[in-house]
Amino acid sequence: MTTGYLMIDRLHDWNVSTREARQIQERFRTQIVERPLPGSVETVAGIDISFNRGSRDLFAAIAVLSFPELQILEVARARCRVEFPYVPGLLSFREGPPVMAAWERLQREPDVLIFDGQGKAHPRRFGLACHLGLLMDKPSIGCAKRRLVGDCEMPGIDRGDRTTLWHNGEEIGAVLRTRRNVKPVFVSAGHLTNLKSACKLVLACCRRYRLPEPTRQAHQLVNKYRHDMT
DNA sequence: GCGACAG
DNA sequence: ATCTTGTCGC
Repeated sequence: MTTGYLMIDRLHDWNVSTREARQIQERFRTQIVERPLPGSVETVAGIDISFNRGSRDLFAAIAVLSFPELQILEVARARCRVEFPYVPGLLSFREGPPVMAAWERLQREPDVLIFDGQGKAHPRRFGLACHLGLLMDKPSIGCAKRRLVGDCEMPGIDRGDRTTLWHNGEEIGAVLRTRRNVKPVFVSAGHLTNLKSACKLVLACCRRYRLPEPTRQAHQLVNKYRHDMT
């Protein structure tokens, strides 16, 4: 499962300046493929990061769930020292190292990946989900709790209601209501998918909570992991 | 210069 | 993101 990663790995380093990071994004954005998700999705992975305030140690967890049952099939974790700071628009350069470390420990290859952050809804159209989805060479979706860029109107209050997230005249994502009367999430395409497929899968992954089950599980698991290690 | 700003 | 308990509302 490291094919895509090994292929791109030699193309750019993680230890770069913020200026180099932006150049890398401009260069790799052209590699993103937009198309519908595969017809048969049997597993969906949720990915999340956690860290202690003031510490440079990042913890990552990837939870692979069956679909549409949404039962946990496998979990992979990793701890990684990261120097890159949090800079809006460059999140993947901070979360990339720990996530890829966990990815290499995963035995089962998931059909789709859901990230806790933006995909195409990014100033250079290359958010976390696009970058890491490309490295993993897997269909990926960005499902963020908040907006990075773009303008939108609030969707209706029912589950499934959605509006478009616009930026410079482009449709970059969707504001999707995953539960009635609950704050919506920001969905955008990562690699090997499109907005319509992304929204459909995210909605199918949301049961009793606002966030999709894969990401929600990864979040709980990575926090437990951090507490046990700290 | 001012406000915005994924996790 | 992280530090944290209870509490209001569907």
